[in-house]
Amino acid sequence: MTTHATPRTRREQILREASRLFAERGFHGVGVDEIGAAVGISGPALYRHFAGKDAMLTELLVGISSRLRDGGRRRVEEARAAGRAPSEALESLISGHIDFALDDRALITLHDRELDRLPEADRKRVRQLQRQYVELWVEVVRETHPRLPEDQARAAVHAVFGLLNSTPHLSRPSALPDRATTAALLHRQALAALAAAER
Amino acid sequence: MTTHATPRTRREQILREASRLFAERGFHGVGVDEIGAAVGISGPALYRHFAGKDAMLTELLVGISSRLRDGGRRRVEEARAAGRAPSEALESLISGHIDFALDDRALITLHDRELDRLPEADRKRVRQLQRQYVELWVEVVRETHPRLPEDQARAAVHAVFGLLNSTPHLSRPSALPDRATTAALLHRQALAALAAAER
DNA sequence: CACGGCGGTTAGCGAGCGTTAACCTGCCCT
DNA sequence: AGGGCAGGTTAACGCTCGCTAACCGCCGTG
Repeated sequence: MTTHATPRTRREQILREASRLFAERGFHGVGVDEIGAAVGISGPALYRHFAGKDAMLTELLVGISSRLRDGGRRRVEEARAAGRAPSEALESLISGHIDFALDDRALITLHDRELDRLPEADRKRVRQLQRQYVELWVEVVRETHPRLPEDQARAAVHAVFGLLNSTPHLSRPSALPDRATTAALLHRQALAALAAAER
Repeated sequence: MTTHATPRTRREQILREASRLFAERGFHGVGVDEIGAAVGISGPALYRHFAGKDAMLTELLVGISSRLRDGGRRRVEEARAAGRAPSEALESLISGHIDFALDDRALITLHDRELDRLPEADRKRVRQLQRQYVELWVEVVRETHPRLPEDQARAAVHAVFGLLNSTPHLSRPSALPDRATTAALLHRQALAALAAAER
């Protein structure tokens, strides 16, 4: 199940193009006229759909952070409800994150590059969502690797996020193996990196 | 041996502060007046030392890319000259990169965030240096893990860079364990992630 | 059939930015 | 003693950018 279908409303279309452009050239590097042009309207027409440029970035970042957290919670919940081992919950978290990283590359890029271009209030909200997502991982990692101290678990999780988010940053993604191969590779690496943290 | 001593010339002082500010708020998010203020002079005085704002970013990115590549080459060279196993060359590469990531956090951040704010010519130069550094790693990884296909080796190396570069991106680095612990942790994780790539 | 609002248009404003100009001061060197 | 240059200063320019204003056509509805 892909997380984002092709846009049906003009709003979604704008968000889609804005995320692409922001990821390519940075929030400050893209003008509103450019975003408008990308959807076939021009400049100020965007203000019929959004309060301003900031509002677009806010909506994108809150959206992806929420989806990451909620998706993670759901996966852990499901694994627990089915009585499966914590290690399976962890693998599910990894798979879910990989799907995100490979299918919503632009959003992942924004997510860890443009956070501090947000107005204070929104930034706090996004950071809270991100923190909850991290803590969810830390919880599950500590269940599967009980000898790992909490601060190291958190650092290890951050490192694995860096690993999983590496491919969207590639300037020439065509150099990658096909999707399935890349996904499997990242999965193996993430799992091993977390296991190695404990030693 | 740290890579960058405390600045003695005004030029170095400016570069130091500029890198800090660029890393914190992004290249477009920092004004020249602000950079000037950070070193106690104001605005246009910077033009006595640099051709422009772009030139500062260029010098920072070319500098760090060169140092990464040259340091990597030196380490591999040394290991080979001493007749040590490829696995030791790999571990030396990992250690060197970790030193960079932990000691020059701001530069590492710029290095993979602000590359495309560079004028075309400089960007090409930096990308070439980065590519050479990556290929150096890929070479060594393929010696230590011969069954790993080249494209997957390259993807695995990129992923490990993401892992190693994760800590500089942390907004609150105080949450990390102490330096030695963090370095050891990252080293274990990177090594394991590369080994797991082969399977 | 009028009409209201949705979603566009172009013109233009005001702020902030990088950069240049013009000027000044102290130090080194002969 | 004097002159030049290194390294500052402030003023100002011009451009870009986000955003607002003013206007307009289409379409669904009472």
